Amino acid sequence: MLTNSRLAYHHHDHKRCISAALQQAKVLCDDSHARLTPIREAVLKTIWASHQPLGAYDIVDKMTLNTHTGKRIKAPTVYRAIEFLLEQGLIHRIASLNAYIGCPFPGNIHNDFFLICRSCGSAAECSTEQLNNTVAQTAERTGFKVESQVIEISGLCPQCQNETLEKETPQQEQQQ
Amino acid sequence: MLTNSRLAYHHHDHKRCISAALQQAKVLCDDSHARLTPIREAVLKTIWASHQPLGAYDIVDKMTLNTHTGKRIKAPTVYRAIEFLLEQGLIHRIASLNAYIGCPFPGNIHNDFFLICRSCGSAAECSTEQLNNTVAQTAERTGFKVESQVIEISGLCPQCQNETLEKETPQQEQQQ
DNA sequence: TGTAAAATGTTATAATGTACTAATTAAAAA
DNA sequence: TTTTTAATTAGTACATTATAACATTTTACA
Repeated sequence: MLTNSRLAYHHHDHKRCISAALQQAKVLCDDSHARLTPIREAVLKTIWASHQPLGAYDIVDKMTLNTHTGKRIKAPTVYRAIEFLLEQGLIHRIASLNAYIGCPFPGNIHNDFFLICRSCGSAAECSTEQLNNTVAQTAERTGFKVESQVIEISGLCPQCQNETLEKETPQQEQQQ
Repeated sequence: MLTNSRLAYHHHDHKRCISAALQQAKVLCDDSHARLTPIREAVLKTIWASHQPLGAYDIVDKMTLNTHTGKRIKAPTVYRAIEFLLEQGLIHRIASLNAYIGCPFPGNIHNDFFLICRSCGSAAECSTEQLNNTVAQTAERTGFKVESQVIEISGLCPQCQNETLEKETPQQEQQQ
């Protein structure tokens, strides 16, 4: 199974995620003669600031803060960058949250799904042949021809399950 | 597999869908001591007017037309009815479309998914143990605890596949 | 360098959804 | 039945998400 679930929910050196994402983005855009302009790169960076899907207006706000000039980056600019990044497969849209998240496997053709933790808000991307096959087979049984899929699972990530447990039985040590 | 895909995409006596849905709704609400008020019933009826997911403001418009008085039913009223119907499991929300559709199997506990035709706009609801199991198993492999799932498949329904075929090779008879 | 295409800036507005308060209606208690 | 309480609906305003339209700037490249 292709997934970033380990990273998504656990403490880690997130700078590496960001720099890896930017590096991959540059390579991919270079290959496809797509222009990763400063604004598009800044939006990608902002989205990759965490593993939590980010709303478009959250991106607007964070980017405005980051321009020391205080100059306001407007919604249409951000939406245009989002459109570009979606087209390039560098980010995904989480329909159930109206939010956007960085793709950890850009360039791979993958029908993906998301595991979204309702407690910490982090989302991991996964892709398995098995699930994709099951989806395709199930749809085919009704004669339906699949073109795209939105699969967004909500629940508790491993970390937050531990923390919930910890709260319920506080005398117990947290188990790694 | 539990599904209404036959009905959803094919010509049929849709009045029966509507009356069946209303009948089921009345029984279920009666059982659970929930009040299916005239407004809630009217919203449910409006949603069940087709097998295509309907936006909240489409519902507002259609309902305003239906009150011969021309009195405008306002968005909050419709949203409150939608909230009620969602709670009772009588309708579902399609996140990828910001739209609402009637549930053909209310009362059954089912993790469902939707097959949404991008051509005719109709959506069928399905539920299979196999897909639910695959989802649960796949999530569990990462330690994730599933609580709810949004699965919305987009593509071409059987009818629209035929019609596309027909257009491409118009000399050929349509095959049932 | 000049020119067309692409990208960004700017304003306004569409589309979806909710908070809050008042008025009304239904249900339960007296 | 009348009173009281709770649930529902009405109405206004507003929050959030997204896009249309047009002006300006930047980039690619002939």
